[in-house]
Amino acid sequence: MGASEDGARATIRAVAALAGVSPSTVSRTLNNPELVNAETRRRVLECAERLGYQPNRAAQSLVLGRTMSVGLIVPDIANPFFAPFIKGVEAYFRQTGYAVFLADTDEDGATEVRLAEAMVERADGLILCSPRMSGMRVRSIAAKLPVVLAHRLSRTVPSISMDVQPGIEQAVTHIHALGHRRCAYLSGPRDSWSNRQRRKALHDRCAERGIELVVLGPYEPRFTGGYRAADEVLAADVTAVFAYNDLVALGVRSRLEGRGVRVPGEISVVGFDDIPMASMTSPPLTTVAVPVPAVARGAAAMLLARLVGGAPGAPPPPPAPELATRLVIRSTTGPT
Amino acid sequence: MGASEDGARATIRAVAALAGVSPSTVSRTLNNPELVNAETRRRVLECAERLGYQPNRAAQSLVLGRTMSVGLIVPDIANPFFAPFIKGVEAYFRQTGYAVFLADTDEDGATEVRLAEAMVERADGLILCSPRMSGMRVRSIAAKLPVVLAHRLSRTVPSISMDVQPGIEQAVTHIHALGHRRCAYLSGPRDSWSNRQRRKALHDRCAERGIELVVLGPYEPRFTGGYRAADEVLAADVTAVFAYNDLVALGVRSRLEGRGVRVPGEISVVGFDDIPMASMTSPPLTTVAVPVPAVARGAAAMLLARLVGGAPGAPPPPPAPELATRLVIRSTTGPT
DNA sequence: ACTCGTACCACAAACGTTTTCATACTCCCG
DNA sequence: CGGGAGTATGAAAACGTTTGTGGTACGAGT
Repeated sequence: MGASEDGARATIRAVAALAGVSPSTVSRTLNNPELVNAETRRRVLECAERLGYQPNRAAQSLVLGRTMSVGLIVPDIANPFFAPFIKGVEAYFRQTGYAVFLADTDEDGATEVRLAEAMVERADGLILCSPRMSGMRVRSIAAKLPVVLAHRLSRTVPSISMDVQPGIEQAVTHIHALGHRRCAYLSGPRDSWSNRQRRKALHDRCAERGIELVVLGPYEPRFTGGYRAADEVLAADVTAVFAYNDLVALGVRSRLEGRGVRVPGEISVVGFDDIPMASMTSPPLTTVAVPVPAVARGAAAMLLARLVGGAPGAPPPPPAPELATRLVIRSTTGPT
Repeated sequence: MGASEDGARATIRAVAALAGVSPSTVSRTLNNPELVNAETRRRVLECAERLGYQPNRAAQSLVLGRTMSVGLIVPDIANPFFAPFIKGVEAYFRQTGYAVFLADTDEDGATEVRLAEAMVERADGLILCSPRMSGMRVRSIAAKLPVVLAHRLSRTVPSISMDVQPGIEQAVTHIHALGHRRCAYLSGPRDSWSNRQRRKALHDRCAERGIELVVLGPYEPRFTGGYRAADEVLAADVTAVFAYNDLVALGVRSRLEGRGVRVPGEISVVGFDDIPMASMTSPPLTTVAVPVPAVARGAAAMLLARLVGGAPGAPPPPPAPELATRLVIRSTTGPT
C-alpha cells in the first residue's frame, strides 16, 4: 500500500491540488474517465494513488441520493436453512459494489417490522426473507424503498420463491407408495407464508390419494419444536409425518428414538429444506430439497434490477423452472 | 404512521418551514432539546412527526464524520459456531443505534483482507472474528479504524477470546480417566489462531499425563473435513480423537460409523464449540463448550467503548473469568 | 484574418445536516 | 433607567462529493 497517509484521509481537494487541477477534474477522471485528457488522467490517477485517495461514501451518498448498500432481513441466522441464502445474496452483491446489511428478527414479526423500518434510512433496497409481517406492512415499506420478497409470493411486491409443488407431489407419492394412509403435518409458525404453502399443497396432494392428513402444531421451527411435536405425533396415531422443516423433523426423530419408537420402522419422517445437517445425521433424513442458492441469486438480481433500472413497472416474473423443489429420499422413510 | 408523505422524504428545511422556525432550531430540538424553548420544541416535534421526518443519514455522516455502522467479518456464516456470535454482536449494537454490516470470507484469508479494506470506507469500526490474516495486515487495518479481534488474541490490537485451558484440561483428564493413552488431534486451518491454541493446549496437557498425541490434518473445518479425517484416524491407530471443532467431530463420527467402527465403543470422539447440533445427533457429542455469546458481547462492548470514548489508549483487558471453556460430556466418549 | 466547433477544464451550486457565532429579547440588579 | 447576564433563535459556514454551465485555447474552414 504505497500510500503516504498522515492519519487523516485524503480528500478530493488534496489530490486536485497535488495534480494541479480542480476537484471536478478529479471527480471526472474517476467517474467518467473518457471526459478528461489522457495525460491529465494519468497524472490525476497517479496522485490519487499516491495519496491513497478513497472517495468519502457519505459525501457521495448525499449528492447522489443513494447509499450503495442493501438490507437483508432473515428470521434466524442460526437456522441453517438461511445460511446459504445469506451467502448467496452477499456473493451476488459483492460484485456490484453494494454492501449488505444483515439483520435477524429472531422469528418475531414485530422485530421484523422495526428492523425493516430502520433499514429504510440506511439502504437503497431491501430483501425480506420469509417475512412474517402482514401484506399491508410489506406494501407500506415497499412504498418507501425497493423491496423484494424471498420465500413468499405477492402480487403487489416483486417476489420470488421456489415451487413447492413438485417436491411435495413426490413426497406424498413416495409416502403413499410405502403404504401410509394416515399422516401428520407438523406445522410451522402460523404467520409464515411458506408454512401455509406447504400445508395446503400437502393437504391437496394427500386428499387426491386418499391419505388422511392431520395437522399438528404450530411448533417453533427449531429442533426443540420437533421435540415437542413428537409426543403429540404418538398420540395422533399416524404412521408418517411431514415436518415443516428439517430442524423440526430432526427433533421429532430424536425424541421418537428417545421414547423407543423406531424411525422409519414404526414412523416415517419427511423433512423440508434439505439443510446440510439432514444428510449428516443417522439415519439421514428424507426431505424435500429447496434450491436456496437459486432463490437467493434470483432475489438479489431482482433487487439490483430495480435499483439500477429506473422503471418500477415490470411485474414480478413467474418462478423460474430451476426453482422447483424435489424429494431427496434417504433413510427416515420406510414401508408401514 | 400518520405521516402525510408525498413520495419525497421530508427534509429538515420542510419541517422548519412548517413550524415557522429555522433549520438550526429543528436540529437542536432533535439533538439538544434542552436548548430550545418548551413551546417551540413541542411545535417542532409535532411538525416533524406530521411530516414523518427522518434525518438523512448521509448528511449526518458527512458533517459528523461517522457512519453509525460497524462491520463484522466472519469466516463462514454457515458454520453454526458463528451464528450465536453474529446474533450476539447484532443484538448488542441494535440498542446503540449502530447498524452492522456482515461479511463472510468463505474461510479465505485473501477475501478477508479485501472485505476488511472495503469496510474501512463504510463503517466506523470493525470486528474481526477468527481472522486468518497476518498480524501485520491486522495492524495495518487497525491503523485506519477501530478494530477488535474476536477469537484471537493480540498484544497490539484490542482482542477477546475464550480461555481454552479449562475445557481442554477437563477433556484430557476425562479421556485419560477412560484409559486412553494414544490420541489424535484433527487440526483445523493452518492459519487459524484458535487451531494453534487448541493444538498447543492439547499437546501440553497430554504430555503432562503421558498421553501420546498424534496431530493429523489440517482438515477444512466442516463436516466433510471430518469425513476425510476418519480414514486417516483409522490408519493412525488411536483410541480417541480430539477434533478441531464439532463439525469435524460429527464428520469423523459419521464416517467411522459408515466404516463399521463403533463410537465410542472402539474410538472416542471429542468435539469443540458445542454447537446446537452437537446435542442433537445420536449419540450426542462430547465436546468442549465455548461461551460464544459472552465473547460476542465482550467484543461488541470493546468496540463500542473505542467508538465513543475518544482515547485509543486503554490496553485490552484480560479475558474475563466467565469466558472459560468447559467440557460437556455426552455419549461419544467411553472407556477403551 | 475571422468565425466556428471541439476538446478540455474550472467555477460554483447543490445535496441535508450540525454547529459556531452573532443577535435580539427578557429579566434582574444596581 | 441603564447595563449585564442569560436565554432563545437565526444566519452562515462547513462536511466532501458530483455535475451543469461556461470559458479558454486551439485547429480548421471560409
